[in-house]
Amino acid sequence: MTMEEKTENKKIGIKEIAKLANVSIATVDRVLNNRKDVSEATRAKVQAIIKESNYQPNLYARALSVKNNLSFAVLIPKTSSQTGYWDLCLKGIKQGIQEFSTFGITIDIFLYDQEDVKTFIKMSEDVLSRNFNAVVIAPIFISETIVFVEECKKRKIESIFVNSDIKGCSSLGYIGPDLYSTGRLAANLTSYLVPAKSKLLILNIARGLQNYAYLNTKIEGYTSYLNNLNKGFEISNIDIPSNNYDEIAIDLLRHIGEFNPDLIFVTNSRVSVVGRFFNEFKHIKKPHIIGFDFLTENVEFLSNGMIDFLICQRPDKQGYLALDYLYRHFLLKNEKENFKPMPIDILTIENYLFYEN
Amino acid sequence: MTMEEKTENKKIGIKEIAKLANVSIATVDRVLNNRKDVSEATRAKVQAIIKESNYQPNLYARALSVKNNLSFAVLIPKTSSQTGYWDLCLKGIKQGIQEFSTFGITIDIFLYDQEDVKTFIKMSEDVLSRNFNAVVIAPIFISETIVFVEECKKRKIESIFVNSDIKGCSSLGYIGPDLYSTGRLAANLTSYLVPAKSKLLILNIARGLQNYAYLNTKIEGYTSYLNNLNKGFEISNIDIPSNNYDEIAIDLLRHIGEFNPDLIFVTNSRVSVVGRFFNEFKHIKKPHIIGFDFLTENVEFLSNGMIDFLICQRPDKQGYLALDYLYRHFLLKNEKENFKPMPIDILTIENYLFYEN
DNA sequence: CAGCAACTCGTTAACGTTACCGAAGGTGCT
DNA sequence: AGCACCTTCGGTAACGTTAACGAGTTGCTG
Repeated sequence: MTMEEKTENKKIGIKEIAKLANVSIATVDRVLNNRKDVSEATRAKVQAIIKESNYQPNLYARALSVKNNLSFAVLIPKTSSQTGYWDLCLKGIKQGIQEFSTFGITIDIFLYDQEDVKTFIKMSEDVLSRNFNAVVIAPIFISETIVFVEECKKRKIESIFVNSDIKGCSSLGYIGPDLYSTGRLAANLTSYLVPAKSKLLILNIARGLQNYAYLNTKIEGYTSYLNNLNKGFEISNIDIPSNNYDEIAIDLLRHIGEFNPDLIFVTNSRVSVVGRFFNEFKHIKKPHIIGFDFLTENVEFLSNGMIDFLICQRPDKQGYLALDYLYRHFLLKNEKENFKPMPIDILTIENYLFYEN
Repeated sequence: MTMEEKTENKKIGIKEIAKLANVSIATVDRVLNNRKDVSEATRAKVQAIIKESNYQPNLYARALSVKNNLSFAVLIPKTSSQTGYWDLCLKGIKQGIQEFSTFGITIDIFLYDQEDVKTFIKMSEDVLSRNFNAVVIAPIFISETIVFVEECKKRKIESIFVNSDIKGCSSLGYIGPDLYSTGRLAANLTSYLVPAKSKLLILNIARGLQNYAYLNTKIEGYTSYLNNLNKGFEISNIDIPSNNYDEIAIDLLRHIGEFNPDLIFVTNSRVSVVGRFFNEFKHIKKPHIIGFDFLTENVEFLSNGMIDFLICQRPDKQGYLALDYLYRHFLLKNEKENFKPMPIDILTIENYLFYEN
């Protein structure tokens, strides 16, 4: 049976509604925007017509008409020499700025040093010294972030987290992946890469590790999955609190020499240094490698087969979505959506080429 | 070093340009849209000012002002009882309809039966009998599609393909994944799932297989990757040209009994029937299974561990992007973009939950 | 009952762009 | 001179929505 679907598009406007309800367009506008100055009787009548006519507001007309004075702040780490991760997030933010500036929204970016809590405090004070309507935060420094958000709440500044979450802290929630699940996914892929009783090395590379609570969430997901499998894996967990390649390399040499893992799971985007390591010390048997994030330096080692899997979360989309959420919250007055965690992507040597499209 | 970035957003409009150039806004509009009725002298003057002021047109105002009369046709298979794949594509199409109807674009959907070429011919004639500006086509029936597109070209109707491509045929190109690469990716994952010298079964399940040229592209990618690996895999390729589960099951029983594969690669979205098969015949040793597409019935077998990997391509996004491309082409008068293939996603039991977000 | 607040509602000018209409000036022809 | 015609340009009404302003009504106070 063949079939043709017709799309009926008699877009109804505020004007027609007004005519149908025998009121002026201003009254319809008042009803639509839940403003006062309209009697219950007419409100009900207009609302009925709105509902049955399936009215959809013309966002373009609204964008044109409204002269907003909204301003948002973005408070995230600056890109360090060690990882380009935050550049990607910033890219999405800038796309958002481009798009939302048409609506009269101004957005200011504050970058702090994720290895220096003082810079975070300084930047957060800068944010408070101005008068923003909302702030996007990447909560690296947990306790300081909590203090900051509390102050925001007092001043009626909305807050939203990206990249990682502090449960119940921000006023508008969290946009990012479910970190526990990323750990489980890494474990799932691990189970495909190595046979039972293999030796697995969990590797945390970052200075100031005490701040990176979200790494532990990933590790919990990873180990819980593997323990359930009951395949007799031998798991070792190592911290290398450094950003210096030589320091990391020598530490790796020590641990790998004595443990000799079949697979290394790098818990953040620093996986490329492990790739570099095995590129340099070719006499050491290369284990399987799993890591995070679509960074140029990581992709290099994915493309030459050094890294097996990269687990990714589209940080640019994350940054964009944060602004988009604020836009919807303030401009479209959307009821608070309960956003779901972002997709978790798997990249291999065979599909990374198409990822950024 | 801490740092704050400022975004300067002095959006300049057509009115200011007119003032700067000492002309009316009508003239500026004429210059902007390359219309005639403006002298070379003033055109140059206005163009200079436009360039140096970095003018960006306000798309919302344009959308509001322009009363378009564009109409697009969408010509894709209807969802069969066998697979919900095309429903997803349709979902994206409908989202596009929703969004672009604001611009005065009307979109009509023509669904044909992918098992009956006559319905395709009938629908394509229906399309031609009306006067569309462009048509989105899923080219299942290769030769008939070529005939149809040629006729479209004669009538100045633009065409764009989704899901699979006929190289150089459509006037506006192709939106979808690189099919050869999806085959290679399946092979890549295969190499992780099974050891050397394993027995691999490539399974094509579809009626009228001669029409599904794109399945062969996937198979070429798959086998070429595996041959390069040189791991002594034993590969068998089987067609089951049926839509009836019992027929498929009995055929599977025959082949699996004699071949006893370690892994089955189902080349399209029909992978769930294989899951159902091994669910029913529990005495047969279940091989690893790789298949395509995020369909409810497939996800069911992904979630219970029957299927190891699903390779996906967001068909809804595909449908949406096709309409979005037409919108840009006609409305924004974008120069012809050379679009890149869509991302290829990998779904496992651990990340499928977040995919639709 | 004057006065004034509170409530309800309509009129209208914007927002930036497009497109129609016609004015002004020039050229060529009778 | 008169007329037709063309080129070049400006004026302006839309598009759908918002918000400032003010007009009309009611109810209450002193």
